[in-house]
Amino acid sequence: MPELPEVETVCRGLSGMMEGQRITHVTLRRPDLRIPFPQGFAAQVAGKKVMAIQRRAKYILITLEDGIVILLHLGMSGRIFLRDAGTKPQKHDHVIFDVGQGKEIVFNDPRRFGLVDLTRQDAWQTHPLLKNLGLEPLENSFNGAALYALTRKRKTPIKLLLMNASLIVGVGNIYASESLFRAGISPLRHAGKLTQKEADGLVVSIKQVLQDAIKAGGSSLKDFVAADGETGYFQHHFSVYGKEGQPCERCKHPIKQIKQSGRSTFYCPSCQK
DNA sequence: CCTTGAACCTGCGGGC
DNA sequence: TGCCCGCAGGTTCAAG
Repeated sequence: MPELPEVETVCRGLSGMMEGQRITHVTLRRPDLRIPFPQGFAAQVAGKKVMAIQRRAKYILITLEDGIVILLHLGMSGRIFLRDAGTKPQKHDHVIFDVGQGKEIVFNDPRRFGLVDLTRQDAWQTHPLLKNLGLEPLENSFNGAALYALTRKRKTPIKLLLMNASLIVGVGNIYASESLFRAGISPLRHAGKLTQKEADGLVVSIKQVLQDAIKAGGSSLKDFVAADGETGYFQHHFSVYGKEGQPCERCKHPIKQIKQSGRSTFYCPSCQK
C-alpha cells in the first residue's frame, strides 16, 4: 500500500493520536520483519511519552521523551491502524503499541517487507538505512535545477531514475508513472536527454501528483482511526497506473503497459515523448 | 561507478 | 474445486 502520500497520511494520523501520549506497553508477535527487531525493543519503548512524529522518505520516525527514535517502514504491504486495546490479534499483526485510553496501535504486514528499528534523535540521519537517501520531493531543494543536475550523463530511463532513492526519495512505482504522464515525458527517455525545461515541468508534476494524493488521503484521515485501517489509497484516481488498454484521458490513445527493471510501467505512447 | 536481476514473503486472480 | 503461474504499492544485495 505505501508510497510517500500514504506514509505521509499515516504520519499525520499518528501525530494526532500519539503525540503527548505515553506508550504503556509493546507486544512483539514475532522476532523480525525484514530485519530482526532490536534487542530490548519493548523495554526501550514501554512507558515513554511520544514527543514527535516525522517522515523521512518512506520511513516513519517516532521520537520518544528520552531521545530514542522508533524507525518504522511499511514495505509493500504494511498498514498501521488504531483499534480498541485487547482486540484479538489478527493474522499478520506483528507489533502492537498500547497507547492508553483503551486504544492500541497495530502494525500489520502480510509480506513482512516492512521493518522496525531503533535509533537516536541525534543519530538517525546517519542510520545505515537513512544515510544515503536522496532529495525529498516536496521540499524546495527538489527543483528543476536539482533534477536537471541529477539527470546529467545518465543513460538510465527517466522512470528508473525517479525511483532511485539515493537520488530522489518517495517516488514509487505508481507515482513515477503518474508524474511522467502529467509531464508528457516517456518513461523510456534517457534521463540525460531531458532538457532543463522538461526537468522543470517534471518536478512540478511530481509535486502536484504527490500533493494531490496526500490531499485525497488526508480527506479520509478519519478512516485511519477506523478499525479497517484503510487510508483511501484505492479511492485515489490514477491516469495511467493499472489502465493498460484503456483510452488516455487526454488523447484517447490506449494506455500501454511495459516492464522496466522488472516493474510495470504504464504510459500513453501518443502524448508522452 | 552504473545497471540489472534476484531475493525477501504472502495473497490474490486467472487459466486450465 | 484445486493447482500452478504470474503479479503486487519497496528495498537491498550481488553480479556483470
